[in-house]
Amino acid sequence: MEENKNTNLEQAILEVAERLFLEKGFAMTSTTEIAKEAGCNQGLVHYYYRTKEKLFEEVFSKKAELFFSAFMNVENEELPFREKLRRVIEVHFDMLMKNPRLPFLLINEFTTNPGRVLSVKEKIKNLPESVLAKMEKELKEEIRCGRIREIELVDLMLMIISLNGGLFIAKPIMGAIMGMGEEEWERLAKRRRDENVRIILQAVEG
Amino acid sequence: MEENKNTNLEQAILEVAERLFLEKGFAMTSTTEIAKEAGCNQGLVHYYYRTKEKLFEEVFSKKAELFFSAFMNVENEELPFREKLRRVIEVHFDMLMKNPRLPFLLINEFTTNPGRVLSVKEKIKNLPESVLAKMEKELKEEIRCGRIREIELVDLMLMIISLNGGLFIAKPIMGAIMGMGEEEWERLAKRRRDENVRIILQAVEG
DNA sequence: ATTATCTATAGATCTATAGATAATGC
DNA sequence: ATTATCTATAGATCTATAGATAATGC
Repeated sequence: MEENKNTNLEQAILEVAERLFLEKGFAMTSTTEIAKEAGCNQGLVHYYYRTKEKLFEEVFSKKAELFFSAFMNVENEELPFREKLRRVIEVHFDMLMKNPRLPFLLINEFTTNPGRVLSVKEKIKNLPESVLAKMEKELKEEIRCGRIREIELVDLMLMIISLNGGLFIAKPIMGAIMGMGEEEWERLAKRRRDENVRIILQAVEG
Repeated sequence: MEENKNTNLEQAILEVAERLFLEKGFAMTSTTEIAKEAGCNQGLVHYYYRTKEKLFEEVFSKKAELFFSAFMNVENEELPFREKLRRVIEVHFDMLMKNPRLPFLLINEFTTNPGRVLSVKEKIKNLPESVLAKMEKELKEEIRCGRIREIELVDLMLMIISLNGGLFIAKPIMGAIMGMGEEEWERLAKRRRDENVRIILQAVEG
């Protein structure tokens, strides 16, 4: 009767796995722990997902897609370049706000085991490729018309990802080193959203 | 006779550990692997360093200090604020260039186990604290005189760390997703050093 | 009958330590 | 004598699977 009560263990396992992988990464999460938190025995995790790797990829590909589709969504809106850029940064930021552990997961897995994650690349390949191609075209056109200064697409993307992602990545460090609490971080985050837009728009100006 | 030949196993173990921890983090590095690469049996790692934790902290505190002292060194130079800021960014960037895995290590350990890393905080506490206090004073003075716009120190630091660190953090991702090779990354890095300075200086302008 | 779930276990780690042997410093 | 190094092993995991039992769909 209760809609919310998750009577489906397969789904429950996936959800717990998602949470734990985001919290601690692939290596530090065991199928034993996933089973315990999902309220079943450890064998069942393998019954549904065969191997830990496969379970991980299920989670990871979904998350990677989320990350890159943030850039995609805006591409379809009809806006002048500067406004579109603003929207890309904002949408990306808001997505991270809803998935604050996502940058950590991407960094951790791409750094420690790019091989494992390569299969995911295949799945989302066309996504970044088509989006990037379109963005590149628009960027070049703006440069050609002298409306923004000369800049490579990769530099622009890196700026966005670094500034937006940095806030979330540095959170535990700022917490430990400077003793920054949750509320203070929230205030910081609020500022950074607009600031990142401002900085990047300023940086591409002629 | 050979100066370079490392006949000292204690030291060899530490060096291997440093390399492996930087490559893969604490969790994914085993004392067995460290021993094998150092050319001794696994028991010896524990003979010298007692536990894997203690060995890790030896490596980690050194690396964390390296990261934060990059900000310190410049603080003692007598320069106008803007020039000093430029130098901080450049010194920080150059330090990362020599220790490209450092951001990954810091992120990974602070995120997955802030507790383990807290003891390190004690050791380097005064370092960031004293430096930060001095920087904050200077920053406030500049703002008071209207030479730069109002900005919090933490925002400024975050910008530096995000922009400089992002280049190194995103390297494996750009490698996997966009197929970026080493040479191309080097060219990107060369640009980013000056760009990051420019962006940040521009961002603090009134 | 088929699918979901559990129990039990094999086989591979991995960390830490005990105890034996080899090397070195007086 | 002391310190360095090795061998061997206990005790904890952890992943994956086999085989038993319970639940569900015809």
